[in-house]
Amino acid sequence: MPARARRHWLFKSDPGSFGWEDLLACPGRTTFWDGVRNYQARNLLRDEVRAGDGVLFYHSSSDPPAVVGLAEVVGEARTDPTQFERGHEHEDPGSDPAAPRWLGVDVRATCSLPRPLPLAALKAEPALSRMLVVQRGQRLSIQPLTPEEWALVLRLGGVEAEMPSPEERPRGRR
DNA sequence: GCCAACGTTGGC
DNA sequence: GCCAACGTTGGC
Repeated sequence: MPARARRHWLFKSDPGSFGWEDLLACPGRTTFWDGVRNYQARNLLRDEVRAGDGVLFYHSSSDPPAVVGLAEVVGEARTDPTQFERGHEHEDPGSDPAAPRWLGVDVRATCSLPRPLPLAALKAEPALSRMLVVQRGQRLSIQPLTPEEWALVLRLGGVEAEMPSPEERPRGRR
C-alpha cells in the first residue's frame, strides 16, 4: 500500500479561548483539538486529516489575525468527549453515544513562526489568493492547503526548518 | 423541500 | 461595537 502523501491544514483558534502560547504550555506541547461543531470540518477530521499532517496555527479574532505557529497532527481523529459533558459549552444533547457526532484530534506544536504572518500579508500574496482563510466570509475552522501554499507560508514566516527553535525544544534530552 | 428567522463567526 | 456572511433550525 503506497504511503499517503502528507497533507497540510490551517486550524483556526481564538486566542481568547485557546492560543498558541497555550499550546506551547501543554504537556508535550500537545493538546486534543476539541469543540469542532461544524459538519464540513468534522468530515475533514474524519476523512482527510491524518497523523503527521502539517498544521498552520491561526489566531482568529485577534489583532491582527495571523498565522503564528506550526503544528502537526498526532494520531487519528477520535470521539470528542465534550459533546457528552452535561453543561459543557460544547455539549450536544442530540449526539448519540453509540454513534458520536463529533470528533477531535491531537495536535503538537512544532515551532513558532519567526515572523508571524498577519492576514493582511496573506492577502497581499497573489500565490495565496486561493487559500480559504483569505476569502471573505469564510468560517471553516479546519481548512485544507496545497503543498505550495504551505511552503510559501513557511518561507514568508521565516521558517527554515520545521523544528522547534532551541529555546522551544523540550528539555531532558541528549 | 423551501426559505425566513436566528445565532455565530470573525474581520474591520 | 458593527455588521456581512454563513450554517442551522423549524414552520409550512
